[in-house]
Formats: sequence, C-alpha cells, structure tokens
Amino acid sequence: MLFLERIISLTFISDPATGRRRNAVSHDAILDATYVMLEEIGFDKLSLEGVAARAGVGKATIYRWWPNKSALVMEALLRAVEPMPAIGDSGSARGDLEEHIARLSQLLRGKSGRVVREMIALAQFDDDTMRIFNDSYLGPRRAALVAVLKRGALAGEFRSDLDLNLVFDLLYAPLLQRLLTGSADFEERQVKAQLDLVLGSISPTPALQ
Amino acid sequence: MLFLERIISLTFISDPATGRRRNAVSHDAILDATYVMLEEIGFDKLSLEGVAARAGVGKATIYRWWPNKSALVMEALLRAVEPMPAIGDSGSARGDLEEHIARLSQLLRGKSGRVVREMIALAQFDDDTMRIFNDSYLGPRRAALVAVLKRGALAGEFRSDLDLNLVFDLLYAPLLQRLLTGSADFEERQVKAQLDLVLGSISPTPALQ
Amino acid sequence: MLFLERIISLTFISDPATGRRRNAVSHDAILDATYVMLEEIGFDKLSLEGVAARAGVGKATIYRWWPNKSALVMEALLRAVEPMPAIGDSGSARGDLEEHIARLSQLLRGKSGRVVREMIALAQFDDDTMRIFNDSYLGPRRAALVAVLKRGALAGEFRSDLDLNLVFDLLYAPLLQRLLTGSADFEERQVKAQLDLVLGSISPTPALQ
Amino acid sequence: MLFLERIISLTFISDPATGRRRNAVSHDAILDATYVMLEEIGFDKLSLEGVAARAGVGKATIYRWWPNKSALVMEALLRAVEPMPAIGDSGSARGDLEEHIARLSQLLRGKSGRVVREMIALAQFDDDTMRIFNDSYLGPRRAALVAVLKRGALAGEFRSDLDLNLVFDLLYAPLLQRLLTGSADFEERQVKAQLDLVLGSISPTPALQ
DNA sequence: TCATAACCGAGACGGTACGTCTCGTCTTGGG
DNA sequence: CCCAAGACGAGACGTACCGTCTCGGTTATGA
Repeated sequence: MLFLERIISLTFISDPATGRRRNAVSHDAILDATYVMLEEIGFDKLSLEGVAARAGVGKATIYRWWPNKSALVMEALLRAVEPMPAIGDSGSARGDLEEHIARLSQLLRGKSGRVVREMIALAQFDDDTMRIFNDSYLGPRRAALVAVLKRGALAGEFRSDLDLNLVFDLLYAPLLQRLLTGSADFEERQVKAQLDLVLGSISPTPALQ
Repeated sequence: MLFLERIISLTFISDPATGRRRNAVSHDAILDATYVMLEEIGFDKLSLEGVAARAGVGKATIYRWWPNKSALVMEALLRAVEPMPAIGDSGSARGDLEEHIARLSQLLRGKSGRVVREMIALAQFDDDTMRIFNDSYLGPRRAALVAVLKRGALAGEFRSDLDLNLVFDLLYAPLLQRLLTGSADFEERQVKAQLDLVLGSISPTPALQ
Repeated sequence: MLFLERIISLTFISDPATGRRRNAVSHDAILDATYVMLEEIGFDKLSLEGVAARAGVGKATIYRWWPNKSALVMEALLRAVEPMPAIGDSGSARGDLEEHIARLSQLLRGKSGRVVREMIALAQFDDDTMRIFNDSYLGPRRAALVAVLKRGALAGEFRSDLDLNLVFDLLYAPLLQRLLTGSADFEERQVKAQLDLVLGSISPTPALQ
Repeated sequence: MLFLERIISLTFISDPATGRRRNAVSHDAILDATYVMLEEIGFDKLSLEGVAARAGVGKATIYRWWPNKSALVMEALLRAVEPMPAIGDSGSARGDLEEHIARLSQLLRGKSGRVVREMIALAQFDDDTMRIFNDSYLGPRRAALVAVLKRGALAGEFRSDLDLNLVFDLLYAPLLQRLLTGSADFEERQVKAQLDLVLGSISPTPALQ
C-alpha cells in the first residue's frame, strides 16, 4: 500500500518537522514576564500587550502558543507553585498525613496561597483552565493523599469502609475555603483541631477508642 | 438588602433633599440586564456598555450608582441567589443540620451554584467584593449554622468543647470545594456520607477518647 | 395622523440631535496632523495610529468620521490645494485662458503639484475617493474653463461646433500627464507652445487666419 | 522584456557561476500569483505573505528577487499589459497615427486600462517605480509616435516647426486623463474628434498663420 | 407655579488593549 | 546555494470598551 500512503502524505500540506523551530528562550521570557507582572499589577490589569513588551516578544508569539490569557496565566502560576510536598512513609499513616497537612497549610500562608487562590478563580471562567488546574494541581495531591489513606486503611489505622476521596475533601477543603474567603490565617492550632476531628472520625472503632 | 441601601446612600454626596429622585425603573433594568447577560455571555465578556444598551440606559447612569463591574455584578448575583434556607428547630439539631445541608447541596446543583462560583471567583481579585460576599452570603449562613450547633451542644447532642466555626467549615467547605473544582455532582449519597463522618466526630459518645 | 407620527417616532431608536456634539477642534487637529505627516513620511508610511497620536485624538474618532485612509488623506489634501485661480473676464476669452493656464502651470510646479499627484494616485484605488476628487477638484475647474470657452464661442473667438469638454481635456491633460510622469518641468515656453497649438485648432476659420 | 532581465541579473550579487541556480518555476509562479491576486483583491490588499502562499513559495524567495511590493507588482503588471501595438508604415503618417490611437484607446478600455491606471498610481509614490514605468511603458510609445511624426513632417504631411514631444502629449494625455479620472468611456467618436483637432492644428496648411 | 437642581438617554471623546495581519528577517531540513 | 516552511520581533490594523464629558430634555421638590 505504499502508493496509498504517498497519496495520503500529499494531503498533508506541510511536514510538521519543517520550518523554524520554537524558541525556548522566548517561551520562558513570556512565562517569567507574566508571573512578575501578575505580582505587580494583578490578573485584571495584566495585558498580553504588556507581557509581550516586558518579555521583548511579539504579541503573535504569545497567541501562537496560548489560546487566551487564562491559559497563559495558569501555566505561569503552575511554574510558581511550590512542588507538592512529598509524603513520607514513617510507618504511621496518621503521622504522615499530619505532617503533610501542616506543611501544606504553611505553604498556603505564603506565595503559593495567593497563586492557588488565583488559579481557582481563573478556573471558574474557563473549562480548559479548570481542567489544567485539576490535572496539574489538585489531581496529584488528591492521588497522593488517597494513597496514604489507603495504606493506613490496609494497616488498620483507619476504617476500611471509607470513601477516601471524601476523606480527602474533609482534609483539604477547609483549608481551601479559608484561603478563598479571606480568612487564610491557618493557625497551627486550628489546623490541628481540624485534623483531630477528621482523623478521629475515621479511626477504626471509635466507640472503643 | 439593607447593606446595599447603605452603600447607595453613601453615593449621595450633595443634599439629597433637592433635585430629581433616582429612577427605580432604570435601577432595576440595569440589574436585570446584568443578570441575563451574565447568564448569556458570562462575566468575562460582560461589558457595562452592553448592559447599558440592553437596559436602555445611559452608561453614566451605571457609573453613577456602582463603582465598578464587580460591584454591579455582585449585586445582580445576590438578587438571584436563593435566600438562605431557613433552619427550622425540629428539636433535633442533627436533623436540622441534615435538612439544611441537603437543601443547600440541592441549591448548589442549580442556578445558585453557578452564581456562588462566580461570586467567589470575583472576590479573589477585589477586596471590596470579598467583603460583600462574606457579609451578605457566607456570614449569615455561618451564623445560622453555628447557632444550631450551639443549640445542639447545649442540648447534649454534640460535644461541648468544639470550635463551632471549624465544624461549620467541615460541613460547608467540601461542598464549596466540589463546586469550585468542577466536580459539582453532589450526589445525595455522598453528601450523606460526609455528614455522617462529620457529625460522628462531634457526637458526645467518643468523648471517652 | 398625530398618533401615527408618534408611533413612527418610537421606531427611531435615537434622535440624531441627541448626544454630545462633534468636536470641531479634534476634526481640525486630525486633518492638520494628516497633512504634515504626509509631507514628512509620505502616504505609504502614514498610519492612522500615528495621525491619532500626533493629533492627540483617539483612533476611534478618526474611524468615526472617515471610512478609510484614502478618504482622510483626500480631505486633508483638498484643504491644502490652492483654491482654483478665478478666471477673469478681460473681454478676450483667449487671453483669459492663457492667463489661467499659466497660473495653473505655476501652481502645479509648487506644493499643489505634489498634492494633486497624490490625490489622483489615491483615487485609482477607491471609487469614493475618485468621486471626491472629481467633485471637489477637477469638476469645478472643468466647469469654469468650459464656461470661458462657451463665452469665447459665442463671441466668435472660437469655433462654435466644438465639444468643449474635449477642448478642456486638450488644455489640462498635457499638464497633468507631465505632472504624473515625473517630467513636471512646465517650462513657460512649452506651455505657451501647447496653448498656441490648441487655441490655433479651435479658432474659427483657420484656413484664412 | 530585455530591461527586466537586466534588473533581474542585477539581483545576482554572488558569483553566478557557483551554487544552485535560480528556480524559474518559482519566479513565474510568483508573478502569476501576484497578477491574479491583483485582479481579485487589488493592490492595497495584496500582501507578499498572500502571494507566497498562493504561489507555493517561501516569502524569502520573493524578498530575494524583488526589493519591495511595488517592484513586484510593476513587473507583474508589465507582463500583463498588451505589447505596444506596432505602428505600421502605410505611406500616410496621419493614417498610421489614427490607427495607433484607435487601437490604444481600445486597449485602455480593457484589462490594460486598469493595469496602466495602477502603474501610474504606484509610480507617484516611488521614484524607482516611476523610472521603470517611464522606461518600459511610456518611453517606447513616445519614441515610436515621435518617429512617425518625424516621418510625417519630413514627408510634408505635418508642419516642420513642431515640438514633437508636445504633439505626443496632445495625442496621449487626453486618453490618460480620461483613464485616470474615471471617465474612461473612450467613445470612438470622441477619440476621433480629438485626433481631428490635434492633427488639424499640426497640418501644414495653416502655416500661413 | 415656576425655578432649580439633579437625573436621565444618547453618544462623542481620549485612551488602552484586543486579537489579527503583514512586514522583513531568521532558522530549519532537504534538495 | 536555493528553496518551502514557518517562527520570530515589530508594529499597524480596525474594533470594543473603558470611564468621562457634553448635550437637550425630564422630573420633582421647595421657594
């Protein structure tokens, strides 16, 4: 069927491997400029015109690679979020969770907090952006925590009849809610209290405990 | 909407007793136009120019009464959000909570869900908007639920050593998180499971712990 | 039929006499800026963006009142052409023509020459612009000359069987052709020779002359 | 089109004996694409980007061989303009002139008319283009007509004291003027009348004058 | 009852940014 | 060394809105 392939290949106007290659320097300059301008003037006042000027780049180069402002900003923010704190395996699933949540609440108190707030807000107005946020931010964190919960359940530390995604929500959502409603104080004491409540409710035989 | 009247009254700088009175018809037309256009094209693409045209109103009339787009949109949204489901007093605080949360999850599944999502998103970029959202939406709901929790604690239904605001977070935040991360399925079963976990953890029995 | 008029008037969305009036200062500033920039950088490199900046005016204000660059430039040029030299009535139609053509050839040697060249060039690419040029520049000149020719014909100075528009062409076209082909020397002697030829051919009884 | 070859050869900067030779297919494709797009969308909206795409050619290839849009367009137009109608020698110079002018006015009524209009317009904004137009279009026609006039003068058909270039202007300019002012009707009768006037004025008889 | 003060619709205005288009240059990889 | 493809910095295009500013006209007191 060689000749057929030749015919088909002729219908491809251009070979994707042809032409000048994408410039990685410009790509980085754009994301960097986006991030610093976000910090300086905020999302609302951020203009792609300004980003292009700051990055020393033509506007078309931005539009070539990102479909809209939200997508660009989301990518810039994702580069700026601290990477997910790895969850250790100390033997105690409860201890691992406590440590992870404590570290998370600390991160959200800082630069990452602002970034996550903005990512979530952006995602409300654009489905693609929402998908990127879920895939790149929330998803991995949910997966990691659920893995620990599963480990704990198997080890008998937690009840085995739990909807682990629900437990994840109970652990994460109060932090996000405080972040998103301006009361992002995240006192260590308060986070500890929350954890005690949740972990208490998922311990194996609460009545006897 | 008492607080809104307060805001409006602040815009009267000169002697309010003289001159033509504010045109209530225009005022309503503006908010109505804002809301239907929000539904049609979303917040991003909403322009005050468009609202003015749709409402049959001069642009200046909008700028006379609202300081910016967020404020206008927030007021339009607040008119559209269902009023807080009143919390009854059936004798059982737990029953009252269950009924309230069930009704809430139902509302969030509908038009109110989209509205709340957008209000929260807007609030991330503007402190005034955040304040209005907290004062007029989240605050009253928090107060009402905390009152029920307090009633339940006094009646011995719940533990008496609880941070009730924290309990409120555990009840509300998972719903909001699902709303804000696109997984707003709110299956009744799931909401029930969440409630069981939380209420289980605050019931007095495991006080032996 | 008063009520009918009332109904009809309701179908007019807006009264043309309503709203803020056009700003004459801006209008003039735009035409002035257009003209000086034309002289500085030429038609090709002239941008409405630049004109707006130079005139201290928003781009929209230009687009509100002129459909395209050619129309704007044509209007700016028309303001800059010297007004048509009035044709006197010395008693001798031939003398009047000679004086007019001499003055015209002098004008075309100067600023007006450049302006007319450009107007004609612009008109080749846009029918509206062509119409404006004919109505505002060539038409009046043609009418005036034809009137003199008619006067001369009635007075017996010229043959009476002539297509006067054709005679106008023979008088004007050679000047324009030289203007448009870069050989705009317009030596007085040459213009005189041309006039002699043409006027000779339209004198009443050439054979006896 | 000898002069064109001269221009092209000038663009060979490097040693013509080394490296790959110019691709004649691309060269023709470019000029063809230029011409058909000129007909479709006109000079103003013609982009080299579009020509390259239409010709299946890289933009650089165009820039390699033509210095600017005007030069490219002028070459494309010159390929399209009918070659100068050769002037016969019937024995009567007057007859030869009449036949040539009649054929010219016919050509200008057709496709060539539009082409000449555009060439003249382009030439107003670029000296190189003007030079090319004069050298390759107007010059040869002027030379040929002047030769016929000289022949006629020697044969006693025309006066011998004439500035023949001036007579050329009187023959050609009215046609061009009508072409350039949108009144390109060129009625045969009108052209005939013009010719009668001009030829009458240069016939030897009125030398008594 | 009428003057006055504020409101109102319309829409022009100086601006800013949009997203697209084209310019002329510059890599690429393949003749 | 040529060529098609196409990315790139630059910057103008024509449009959409911003928030402000006349306009002429309309209410509704309060003098």
